[in-house]
Amino acid sequence: MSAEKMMAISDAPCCDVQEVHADKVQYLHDRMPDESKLYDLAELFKAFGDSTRIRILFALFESDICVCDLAESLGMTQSAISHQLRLLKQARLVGGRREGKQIIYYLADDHVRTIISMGMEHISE
Amino acid sequence: MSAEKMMAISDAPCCDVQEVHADKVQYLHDRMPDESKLYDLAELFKAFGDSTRIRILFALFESDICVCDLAESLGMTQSAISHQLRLLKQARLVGGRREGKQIIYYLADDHVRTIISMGMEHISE
DNA sequence: CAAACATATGAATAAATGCTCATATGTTTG
DNA sequence: CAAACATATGAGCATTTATTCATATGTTTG
Repeated sequence: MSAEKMMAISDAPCCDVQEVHADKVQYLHDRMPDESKLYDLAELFKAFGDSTRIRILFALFESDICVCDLAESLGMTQSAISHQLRLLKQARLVGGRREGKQIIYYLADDHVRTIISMGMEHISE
Repeated sequence: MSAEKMMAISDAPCCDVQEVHADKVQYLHDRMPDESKLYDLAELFKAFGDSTRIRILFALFESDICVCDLAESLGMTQSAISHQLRLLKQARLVGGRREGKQIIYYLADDHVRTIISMGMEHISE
């Protein structure tokens, strides 16, 4: 950010009294989590933010399942499902174990259920 | 999807025995929520899936606040914040009330805190 | 009512995302 | 070991998304 832009912002008679304003900004800044934490959090929720991945998670609520069955259940390509499973795995929402030729996917932990339940509550109001 | 592609899928000797496979697919299909519910759920989490919006929500955890203060706190344009607030409002995560010239934003309900807390727990493992 | 202020919004653009297609990797089986 | 099977992955493409810029809307104040 350029020096003149800084000036422009701090000079702006923006909202409220100047001092209270500065206090509030400082207060919020002090309480804001680390940039990396905020980023990780956004990444996590991004993993829930797609209906295909949500459907995969709902399927995994019922039972562990291989990629092929998932693909057929959801009426999608094996490749598409596999790509999405990779994202879910990166977000540590699911895990996979090999069983012979297949790889069986499962829910990583119970946060997944809790978070989705909260989401369901929210949209059902 | 073409007819031959349909054939290719159902003919594929994919995973497990054919009958068990079909049962599982049917079972999952029966328990899958409505398409619209899945979509809404994904939309909800999409609203959490951006670090700017996460930061806005963290700010609102501390206090109700006007757009201008938010913009300065986060070091972003008023326009950018305003666009994001619109998305958060659409997802019913925040609300806004007018107070004179300003519009004060606030958290819509406690689901927001709960969902973000769950997220924090998950990434802190 | 005009000017200043606070916010919202449409268009444009760059980046991210989800899917497809082709193919690679890894496992079992004859 | 070769063929079949199950999954993973890279490139390409269309769509979505986050930000910016310019401007519109709505409110207060002189």
